[in-house]
Order: sequence, then C-alpha cells, then structure tokens
Amino acid sequence: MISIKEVTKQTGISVRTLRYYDEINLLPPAGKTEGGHRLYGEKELKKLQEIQFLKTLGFNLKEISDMLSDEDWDWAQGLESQLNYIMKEKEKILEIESTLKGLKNGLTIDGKIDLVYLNKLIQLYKQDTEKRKLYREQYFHAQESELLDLLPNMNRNDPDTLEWIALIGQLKQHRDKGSDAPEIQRIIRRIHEKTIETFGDNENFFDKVWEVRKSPEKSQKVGFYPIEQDLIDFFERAWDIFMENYEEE
Amino acid sequence: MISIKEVTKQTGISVRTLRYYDEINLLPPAGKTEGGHRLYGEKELKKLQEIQFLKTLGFNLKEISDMLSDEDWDWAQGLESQLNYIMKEKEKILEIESTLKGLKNGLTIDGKIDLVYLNKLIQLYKQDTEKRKLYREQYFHAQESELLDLLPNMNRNDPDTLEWIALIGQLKQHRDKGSDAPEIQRIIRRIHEKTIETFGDNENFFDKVWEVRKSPEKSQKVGFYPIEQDLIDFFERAWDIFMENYEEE
DNA sequence: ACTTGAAAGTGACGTAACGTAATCTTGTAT
DNA sequence: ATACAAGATTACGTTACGTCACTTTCAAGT
Repeated sequence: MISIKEVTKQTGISVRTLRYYDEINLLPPAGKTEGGHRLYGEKELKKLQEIQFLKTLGFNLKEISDMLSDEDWDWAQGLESQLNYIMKEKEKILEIESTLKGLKNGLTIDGKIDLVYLNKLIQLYKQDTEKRKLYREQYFHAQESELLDLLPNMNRNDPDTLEWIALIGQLKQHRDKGSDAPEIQRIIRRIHEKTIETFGDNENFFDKVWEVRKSPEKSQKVGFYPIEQDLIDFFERAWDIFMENYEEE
Repeated sequence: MISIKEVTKQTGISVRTLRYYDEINLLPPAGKTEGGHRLYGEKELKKLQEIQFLKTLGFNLKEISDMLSDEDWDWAQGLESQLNYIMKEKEKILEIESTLKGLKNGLTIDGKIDLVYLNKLIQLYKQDTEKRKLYREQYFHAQESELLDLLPNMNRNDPDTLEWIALIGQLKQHRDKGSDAPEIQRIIRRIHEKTIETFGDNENFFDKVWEVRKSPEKSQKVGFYPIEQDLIDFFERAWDIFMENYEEE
C-alpha cells in the first residue's frame, strides 16, 4: 500500500487526476487511512497504466471504464470501431491541412483573403472532383493531365509549388512598374526557366495551359487557382516582351 | 433585416448557436424588434459564413473573434501557427492509428491482450527506432533489411500483412491437433508458398530470419512481433515435417 | 507530548461550444 | 380575438481535469 504521492512520483499522474478517477469510480483506491488519505496497491498501479495506455489510443474515460470492468469485453469490436473513429478524425485533419495550405498560398498570391469566396471555391473543389477530372480530360491528354499537377496546386506545400506561387506573388507586387521594367523581366525570365525545367520543350502543352488560364471560366472548371484577369493580362504583355528579346539573342 | 428563423433556414445554423454568438459578442444581431427578437442583415450573414469556414479550419471561436474584429490581423502568421498546430494533431492521430492497428493484429495472433506489456513494447518500439536499425544492420545486409519489412509488421494493415497474421493465428488455433495434422500441414503449405512469393528463393535470407525469430531476445532487438516460444517450436516441428514430404515429391 | 510544515482532504468554479429542457413572451395568421 | 409558432431567458449537462481556498491529517523533530 503506497500513498497518493508515491503514485504520482512513479507514474507522473497528478493528484487531481487520481482523485477524479476515484470520484467517477474508475479507479477507487485499495483502501484509506483512518484520516481518509487514499492508499493504492500494485493492482491499482497496473490498472492505472492500462488506463493511461488506452487514453493514448483516444478512448474516453467512460469507454475505458466499460472495457476494464467488463470481463467479456469484445476487444476486436472495440478496437475496430475506435479505428473507424480515428480514421474519420484523420480524414478531417488532412482536409484541414490541405485547406490551410491552400489558404496560405492564396494569401501569398493575393495579399488578402476573401473568406466567403474562398469557402465557396473550396466547397466547389470538394464536390466536383469528378466533374473537374472529366473536364480536364477533355482538354488535355492523359500524360498532360499529370503535368497539370506540377502547376501551382494551391493545396501543396513543396518547394516547387512555393516557388511558382512566390513568382506570381512577386509579379503582382511589382505590377505598377510596367510590364517592361527590369524587375518584371527578371521574374519572367525565372518563370520561363522554370517552365522549361518543368515541362521540357512541350510547347504545345504550355500553349494549351495558357489558353485555359486566360479564361476564368475554363480555369475554374479545370481547378486552377483563380488569378485576377488584369494580372493575367499584365503577365501576357510582359511575357510577350520577354519572348521578343529572347528570340533576338 | 431577416428573422433568426430565416438565418437558420439559409445557413443551417441552429438558433442556439446564433444566440450563443450573440452572447459572446462574436456576432451581435443587426437590430432587435420592439419585443426583443433578433434581426440580422446581409453583413451578418456574410460574417456568419466566414465564421463557419474558419471553424472548419479548426480555429476556435476566440481566435475567430480576434481575426474578424482586428482589421490588421496577420493572416500569414495566423495560418502558419494554425498549420503547425494541425500538423501536430496529425502526428498524434497517425500514431494512434498505427498503435490501434498493431493492437488489432496482436489480438488476432494472441486472442487476448496484455495492455501493460503491449504498452511497454510500443514505448520501446518508439524509443529505439535507431538502435533497432543498427541491430538489424548487424544481422542483415541492406537489401535484406528491406525484405524484413515484408514480414508481419504489427503496425501495418495491408492485405499482405493481414494474411501473415491470419496464418500465424490459425496455426495457434489448431495447435492442439499436433504438428502433423492435415489442417496444420495445409497452413504450413500456404506459409511456404507465401514465403517463396515474398522472398523468392533467397534461402540464405530465410534461414537468417528464422535464426533471429527463434531467439526471443534477438527478435525483440530487431523489432519482430513477439510470438510465444512454444508456438515457435511447434511451427518448427510442423515445418520440418512439411519439408520432408515436400522434398520427397 | 507538542509543534510544525508538508501532504492530503473536500468543495467549488472554470474550461468550449453549444444541446436540451422549462417557463414565459412576442409575432402573426385566421 | 385567439391560437399556435417562434423567440426570449435562465440554467443545467457535457469532458477531464486545473486551479484556488480552506481545513485536516501525517510524520518528523524537539
């Protein structure tokens, strides 16, 4: 029989917790002193460890109580349903993660956030996975469709995507300097390089992407992140200027 | 100006929720009727949508309140820290998932669960990833080490692992029938087939695995799931019988 | 035996975001 | 004018404890 203090020392579990477990009858102490101080034995220590372990599995105290008190508890069933629950939680978390990343990327590009608009966009995105796929396949071949995923994807967070997004963001930032300004042309050069790195010299594909990109409706249907029309126009002008100089060399 | 009922119709949000948002001053109604009934306008509807959206991102109402009331809210920072938080939650969930799967598999093999023992095992497993790797490399070559992961791994849930586990479980179930019983020999035959499917005819490797498997200490160091000694012995006898008949053919 | 400080006891309130009564008042359609 | 739906207020329940506030018990030293 050891004191409550000893238990907390050995297990790291707080006094309050032990009192609470006593209160809800999950783990009553083995006995009490005359003065009413709780005393615990080996059996209780073991049960305490079991409780802690089951807690790490995400069970709540009620469930744990049932499991440990019911001699005929159906572990297979219990674990299965807990796993189901956890898988659903995982799905939720993964969705949140991808939405957050999308938001971050959108913020980098736009500098501000229209929450309601983005919400709609995301709802749309979730619902229409199938439709979007069909629409994509109309415009692009199977191989090309894979290439599409290399474009800024909003929901990814890898260095590659980040650079695309950073480039578009920079473009926007310096837009007021005019499409032939050296800063702009430097950015365009990098975009050009990156395009070649990413897509090789698949010119045809690049043109197709550009055609879709230029139409907001088509962009939405394929699932591109929306970029303001005037930024797209601005980019096109800057791009043309760059290509003229580029071809002269 | 629309009534509270209209709002719930349009948004699906409960009356209680709206009252609560009013109470904590997150979303006060645009006005009230003489009798004190709440009235909402377009602005409030939009804000409500924003709140709902931010809630799906895992923010709590206090945070949302701050974000929406502070004109200079640092979205980049806020999203970043929320993403951090979510990533930690994801880690937790993933750990729970893998532990639950391990438990399920252990249950299939043993038919019962010693929670404290398993807890220790899992703690050990988490701590000693590095040590285990080193130990593995002493016994097995690099390529072989990859093959090891094809063995029943406790924390995986793919059909392949499940079949290994089912086979071991069946073996245990019918152990009382003796190592030469037809049921046992059928199971062994399947194990033999599966071994060849998995490892090809890398006999040398299989012998090494077997050597480690036969020693509980070595098994633990390499990270194999613990199987009772007498089950291993039983399997060895059954295996020998099978191989004799097999080689005669 | 007496004192004293640490350890333990028992309430009771707070947390997050509402759900769920219970009871009373207001709005509105007939 | 009346009836019935919709709304208001108040308050308790939920989870797993943390954190006071105040009182009592324990163990050690004198």
